[in-house]
Amino acid sequence: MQNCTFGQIGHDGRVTVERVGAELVAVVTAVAAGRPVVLTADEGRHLPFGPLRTEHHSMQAGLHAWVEHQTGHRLGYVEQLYTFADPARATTGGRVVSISYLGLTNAVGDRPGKAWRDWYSFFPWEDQRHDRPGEGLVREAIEPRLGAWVGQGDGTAEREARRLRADVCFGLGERAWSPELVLQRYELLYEAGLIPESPMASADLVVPGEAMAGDHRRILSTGLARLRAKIQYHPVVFELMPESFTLGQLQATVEALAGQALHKQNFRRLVTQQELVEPTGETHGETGGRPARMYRFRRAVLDERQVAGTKLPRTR
Amino acid sequence: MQNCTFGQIGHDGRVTVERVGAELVAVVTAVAAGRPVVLTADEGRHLPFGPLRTEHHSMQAGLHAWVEHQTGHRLGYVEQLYTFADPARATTGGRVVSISYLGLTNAVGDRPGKAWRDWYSFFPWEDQRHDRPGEGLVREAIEPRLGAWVGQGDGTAEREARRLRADVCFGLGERAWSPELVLQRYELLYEAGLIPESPMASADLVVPGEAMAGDHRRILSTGLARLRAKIQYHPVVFELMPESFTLGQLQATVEALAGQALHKQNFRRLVTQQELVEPTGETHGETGGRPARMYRFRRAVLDERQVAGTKLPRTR
DNA sequence: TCAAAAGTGTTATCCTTACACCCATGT
DNA sequence: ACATGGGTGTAAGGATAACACTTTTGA
Repeated sequence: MQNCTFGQIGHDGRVTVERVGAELVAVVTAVAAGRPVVLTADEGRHLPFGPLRTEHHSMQAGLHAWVEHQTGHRLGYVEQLYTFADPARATTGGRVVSISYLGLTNAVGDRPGKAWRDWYSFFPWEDQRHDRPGEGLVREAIEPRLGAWVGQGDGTAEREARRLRADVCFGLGERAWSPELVLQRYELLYEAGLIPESPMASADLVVPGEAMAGDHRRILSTGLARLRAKIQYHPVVFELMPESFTLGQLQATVEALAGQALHKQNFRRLVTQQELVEPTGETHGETGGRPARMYRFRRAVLDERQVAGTKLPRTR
Repeated sequence: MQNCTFGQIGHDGRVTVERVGAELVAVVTAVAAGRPVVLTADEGRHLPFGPLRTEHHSMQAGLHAWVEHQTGHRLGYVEQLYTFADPARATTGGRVVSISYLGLTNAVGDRPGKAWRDWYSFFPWEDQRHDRPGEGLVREAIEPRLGAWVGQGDGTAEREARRLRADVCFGLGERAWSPELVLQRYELLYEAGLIPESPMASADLVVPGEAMAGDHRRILSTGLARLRAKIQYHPVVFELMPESFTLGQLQATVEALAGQALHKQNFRRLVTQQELVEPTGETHGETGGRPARMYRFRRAVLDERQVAGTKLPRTR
């Protein structure tokens, strides 16, 4: 049993616990004026990160305090994302364990500021809000290059597997685009050598989109994936909204996250029928059309329903 | 980047990465003869755990190797659960980061053996397969004791909040029981002092169910919660099944995990219509009735559908 | 008057739930 | 014969998707 990873089970000999470096990495997002943004450091090359410290009760508390100090705004929601501990991440100082978190906040100011960067500058293919079916970056740049990658597979079976994978990830052929496959798409592009971080990348085939240092763009993609999935069964969108808002603004925020346009009437019905919001009584001009009623999030739903949240009515 | 590290929040300005102990904790489960079981150590007092070692490419690989060595069976599925790093977990050796994993395997032998323990010996209230509505442990032991806890709240508002929380967690009043709230229920019982691990526990009020050392029962409850949630949208049940099986066996396995009886006809339709399985052509006697057709999991669905899985038709 | 966005109503379709019933085997 | 579990069909209800249309503002 000594040569098993876990060492001795059941006997309290914790003596051999290896000591490793521990750091936190944060994916903090907000939505400002219909643009989803993420907090970055170092001119967008890194996500904010730093050593784990003992001074806080929990990592969550530490993250709250730190982001609030940085941005001046409360973090409405924090959730652990993933812990990375691959030996490949080891630095000169030895093995490093990186614990990543997803955090949501509202109010960044009206536009992406210095440290806030648009999600889609890192993942342009994830924004399909303005694409018409059969057009856009995926069709024009990604599909053909993936086609070449498919063709390079060894043997029919391998090529078939590659085609299937490409089709599922990017909604090619008759398949539907699934917003929550952000990570799978990133990994596919990585393996196909279409992004600069990849060792197989060739400069002339690389797809648009800013890279980040190390695996930070990969961590960011897990963050987006998690948020896109979460939004469908838990009312977390409201952590990104101001106190009161119009249904149009709410829809724009969801669309910004999902990267998809939503069906207006059905979106409204879904939100109102589920009693997620209540009218404040006020209205909001400056909409370019008829003034809209303002609503606020009914916080009570967080207690009433541990399950169930904001479903997305399909695109269009 | 330098001024964006988490380290700068405190006023002492150290920038060194703190070195901590790192350990793995595993929730490895299987289903044997309709009983969901979990691998334990130390007579059920601990989950298997041990120091993180450098010799494997990744933690996942290490866990695979270790469990396969221990049980002689392949781990079909491994997923990271959560990373705990609260200072409260520190031992004499300093702060410890515990990375927990969920692992699924089939074939344990026909009955729970020495190291394998029934889930529900730790969480008797989570097994409602044989309860009739209005009966069972929850109604008889838990509801009244939670009622007392509700009554001890300070002021009407606090008591109302407590009542709501109890009702949602345990499906009291008109509310439905939600199988996936395992962790929330454990935490509520903890806070109400109804389980022995709790500092507020009084021996005569404690609810049935074996305790574990430290926070291992809490970790186990996150494992069950994750598995119950996952089963609804990803076809992971099949990792717990033998190569070929009858639909009745499959249903029994799902019921064992969910802790709920399922509607037979609808369960079968759901499974077959989604094309999750294909008939092997063989049949199986020893059912006590008409011989059943055998099926195998259609592994291709894992490639075809990254989303979508085994929905649970409601109880009964 | 027209564009633009808010807001209402209705219908077709699909999925879930529930119920009723038949089939093949062992005792 | 009947108990037991396997297996099929179908109708009711609810949720979603799609479409058509009205209302209220500013330019």
